[in-house]
Amino acid sequence: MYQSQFFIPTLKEIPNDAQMPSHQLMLRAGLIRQIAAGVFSWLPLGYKVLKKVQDILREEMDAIGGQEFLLPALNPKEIWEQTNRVEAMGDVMFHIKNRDNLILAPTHEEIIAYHASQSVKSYKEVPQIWYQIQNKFRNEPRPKSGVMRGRQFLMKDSYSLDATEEGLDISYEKHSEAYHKIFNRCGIKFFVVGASSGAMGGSKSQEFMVENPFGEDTCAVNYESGYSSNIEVAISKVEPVGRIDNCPEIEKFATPNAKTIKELSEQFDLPVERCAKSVVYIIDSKPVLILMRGIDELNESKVQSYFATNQVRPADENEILDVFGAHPGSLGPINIKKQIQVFADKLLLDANGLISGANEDGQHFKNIDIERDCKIEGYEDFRTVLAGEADTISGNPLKVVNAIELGHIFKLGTKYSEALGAKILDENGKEKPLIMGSYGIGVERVLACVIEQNHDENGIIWNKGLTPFHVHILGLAYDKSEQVQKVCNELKDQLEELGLEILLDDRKERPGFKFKDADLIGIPVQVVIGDRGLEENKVELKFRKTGEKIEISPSNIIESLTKFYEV
RNA sequence: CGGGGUGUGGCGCAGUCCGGUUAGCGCACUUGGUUUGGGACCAAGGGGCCGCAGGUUCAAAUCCUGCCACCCCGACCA
Repeated sequence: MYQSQFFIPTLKEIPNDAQMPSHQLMLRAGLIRQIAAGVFSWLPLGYKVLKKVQDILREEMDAIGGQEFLLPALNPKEIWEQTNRVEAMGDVMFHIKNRDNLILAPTHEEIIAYHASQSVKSYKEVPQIWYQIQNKFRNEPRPKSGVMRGRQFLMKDSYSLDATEEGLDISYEKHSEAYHKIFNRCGIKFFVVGASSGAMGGSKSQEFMVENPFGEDTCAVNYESGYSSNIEVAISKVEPVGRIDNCPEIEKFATPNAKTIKELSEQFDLPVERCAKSVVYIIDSKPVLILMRGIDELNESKVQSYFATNQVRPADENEILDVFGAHPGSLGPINIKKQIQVFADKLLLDANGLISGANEDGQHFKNIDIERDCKIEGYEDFRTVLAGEADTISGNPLKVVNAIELGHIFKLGTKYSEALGAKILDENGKEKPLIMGSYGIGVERVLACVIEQNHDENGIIWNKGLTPFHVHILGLAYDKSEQVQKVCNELKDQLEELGLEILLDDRKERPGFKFKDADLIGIPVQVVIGDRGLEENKVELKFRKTGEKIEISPSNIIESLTKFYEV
């Protein structure tokens, strides 16, 4: 391919709208252009790479017996009403204004279950793994970071159909292994975390995460021990507060200018870890006090799962005053004005010598013995894990990192098959719903993550498997020198015959311009051919990743490149 | 949806507070010339209803009102 004829609109300057390196580079290297918030066009160079990601996805899905479907983006609303997801998804689902019975599909569980209900009738016909690589549509409230979170996005989704739980376990495991292979082939460093299944329903689910400062999830990880968990469910080893000897009687004392734990401990010289924090939440419309160490933060996800509800929010100041008769800063578990339930973080189990608000503005208690002085309904882990705490496997410090969710695998169970009547007969002629799994990968996210992890200040650094072209030949003064043209074209022809994809920069541009563009585009090897080198029978081979340059005679270059690409 | 910011040629920006010739700069683009191994230089050009719609005024990129779009923070996120 001659670069003079290939559309690669590179940008010298960083577009104002892009914050994330991958987003900036995708724009600058001419891979994508934005068309609206969360909507992008893929330009030829970007689309070439995107297709290579898809090739890997297809190969690995086919390898576990997957069969590819092409499913409609327009779906009958009726099918979605059967699983109640029109309502559940609410504003996230795009509706069609002038054709009210159609919606834009945000995902495809329903359609898959629909086809299964029509055509899969016997346990003998399963397992099935059905997949698709297609655009999905979600009316994201706030698209961001380029293709990381869009309103239209490409997703590889697969769905497994099984007759038994054991069958589902096998399908799930196959996907887990395939996903490891896929991300490894893409050259992405990732980790897997257990996750909550959210509104999808179902039991087990895991997320494939990539550490990244722009990630929207937070995870606690220790790469050495292999501990990794979404912060929502992360745990760590922390010494409980415990008991001190000779704890005196509980005593009220005046704390007129101490509203925060910090002020309290500093002004009265009290140990921070024994200052208990009173967090007031409204849970299922009822006020609840959760007592925690002063230095800890409440983890709302843990609260939600403990109380088995998502109706959870912090109480406002008026509600607090009404229940406690005091303002925040002086709240505590003792002498609460109204009768409410009090729970405590596990670290406070059986602790004494505690300091807490007296539910009287400007007053605190000290020497509290939680067993003696408080009525605690239950102890549970309510706190958010902090960086540096010991992981539960090795005892070594945890890192708390932002992460991007690249893939998610779910054991769905029978939610969709039951709703849509996807039933089969088992060996005994008994009718039962298919047991489903669902397994997604954000295709564009994969590409963005590859760039996030493989770039430098000059541009993208593609790996051999995803690069849009294998070799970038830079013909210096190509338009002027017949010698350069001849060597460039001979090399291009020979390499193409070996099955390699070649981009030949034949443009009438100065050398520096071509070098900068080549580094930005990021093809793994550059072959620099110019008169200066040819006079000494040399061309230059440059490896993008290391920056290593070697001078080599034109006759030896094929060998070096075939070795590099193992062709 | 709440808060903040920005809309001026393809890209990056100045000008807006304090209204007043022909709206400016860098990059990119066209033509000619000189150059040519890490985003060259000189010269001459082309390209703008200053986001949109109203209003104020002799006069609006600039002031007022409404709307729209995009970005960031938060909420939300099958």
